[in-house]
Amino acid sequence: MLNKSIPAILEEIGMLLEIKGENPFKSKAYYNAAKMLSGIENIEEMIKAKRLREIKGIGETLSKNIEEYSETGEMEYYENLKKDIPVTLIELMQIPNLGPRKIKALYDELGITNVGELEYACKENRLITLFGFGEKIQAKILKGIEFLKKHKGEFLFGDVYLEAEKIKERFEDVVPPGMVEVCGSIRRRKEIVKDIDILVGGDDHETISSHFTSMPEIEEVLLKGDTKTSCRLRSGIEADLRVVSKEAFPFALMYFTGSKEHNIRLRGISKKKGWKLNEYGLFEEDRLIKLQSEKEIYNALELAFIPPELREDMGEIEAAEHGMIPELVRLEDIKGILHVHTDFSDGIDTIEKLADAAQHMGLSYIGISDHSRSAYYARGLKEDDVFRQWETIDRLNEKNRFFHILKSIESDIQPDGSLDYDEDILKGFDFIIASVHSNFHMKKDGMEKRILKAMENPYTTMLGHPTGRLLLSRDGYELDMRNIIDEAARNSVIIELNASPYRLDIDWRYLKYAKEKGVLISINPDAHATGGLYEIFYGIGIARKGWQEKKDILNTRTAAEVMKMFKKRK
DNA sequence: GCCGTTTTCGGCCCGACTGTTTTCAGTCG
Repeated sequence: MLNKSIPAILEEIGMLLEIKGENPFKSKAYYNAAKMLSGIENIEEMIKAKRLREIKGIGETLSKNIEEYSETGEMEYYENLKKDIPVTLIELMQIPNLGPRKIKALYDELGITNVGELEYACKENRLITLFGFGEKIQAKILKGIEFLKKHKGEFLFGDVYLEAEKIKERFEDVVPPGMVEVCGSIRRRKEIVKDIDILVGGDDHETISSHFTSMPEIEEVLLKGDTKTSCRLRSGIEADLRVVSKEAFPFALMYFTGSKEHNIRLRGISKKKGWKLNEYGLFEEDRLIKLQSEKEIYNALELAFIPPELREDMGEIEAAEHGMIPELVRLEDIKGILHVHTDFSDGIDTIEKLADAAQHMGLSYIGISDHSRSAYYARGLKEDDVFRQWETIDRLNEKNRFFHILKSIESDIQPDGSLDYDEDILKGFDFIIASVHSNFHMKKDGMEKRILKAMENPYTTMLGHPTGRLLLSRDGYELDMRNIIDEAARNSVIIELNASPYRLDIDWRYLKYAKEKGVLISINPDAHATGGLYEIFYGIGIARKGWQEKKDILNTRTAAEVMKMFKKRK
């Protein structure tokens, strides 16, 4: 549990210090420590071995505080801080245009401690009398609160990607080729995004930003300056446009792609070389070092090019220094698709239609994995249905020698960890995906045992959506993913990267570890209709984010190779 | 609060926009 609670507490301390008005670098030190520790799974071992200080960014005070918390369950410094400032003020930090200084003023002057009180104070018109506040800020805050209530400010990548691309397309009609790009977290393929960042290169700023604000997607213009324009789209998300000169475009592209942490590291490297890096260029004194592309900028900093998906300051800079950036998997590498539902269970389309669609996409095989018998809510297949489905598949495979349909099932993992059918049925499948679909709320130990047991089953080829999470609506079951990955390595079980934009599960943050352990990943659309097959695209983005190469992904292999692997396992 | 093949003290990334000011602080990315 410490691996979750410690970063959370350090993060809270960082925010409380900001609100309190302490040295900003002090709060930054806490944020940084929280980030470093959230990337470390075995925090408890590190604490016990007194090895915390080996982590960059953790010094004497932080290690002492963390050890104290680990031993006593409390951190005196944190408890005292909470006596000074109500911890509920932290929730105000989520409101747009409201930062630590204004929150402090609201607390000191009006005694406001939480969102509810703030909303009330706005409606009572009490903010406008405060120094540094006015009517416009009060209105903005009120609007921000309403927005936060509705969306929590977060959107699924899959819900906004196409909209962002649409806006990009509308610019392509009016700017030279290559002078418009979607940047930010969308370009980095984050599973959840907060806004859409569009970058345009050109000289006529006014025309470009007017073109933007008159697009049909725009509901409201939030701010409009010479180089920066922000709008709220009809879908609720905010879209920011930045306009820079053509010469500055590659620098701005890098800058607006982020992440913030990645950029800070790059600027630090520039500074060490005596240069200055910003969105307009790389400068020696005031002289621009002319560079034409992101690749040239990285190279100038003596780094290998870093693909956008990796730019999270999670080891990519060190890898680029040593020329160790992997050749990431691409959509074109995918040769077949596994985990598809048909009208035998809760899917919409027939096997034949799905196979045709997959072949049309240029793929050479498809794995049919309907729900198993105990998934009654999803019309899971009874034994007779399984036989009937096998006959259909055999017949279709006879008919089309250029495309292969694999027999599979998404077997429920029972609460006791067993699979859903008897052995004589199980052995008839080409491969088996084992997934949890019931009793989500088992305790961590029980759930882990349940899944580990299913993974020990010799018929389990693959673990489906390992945490069961639904992004922005349901947390995954409590698991130590490293244990699951270790078990997968021991038993040669493949782990699914469920490509549904609602799931994207296994989380990309664990993929690097899986790769280190030699665990194979299968990018599966979990499609319930032909249209769903294309969701493999979202899985590719996440796989790339998790440093996956072609060889790390099962379904970059041919049908024959995959079949051979499945047979060998049996 | 952390860190150091320039430093154990003095740094810690950098710029745009807004609103409230009367020259700039606060927020954001």
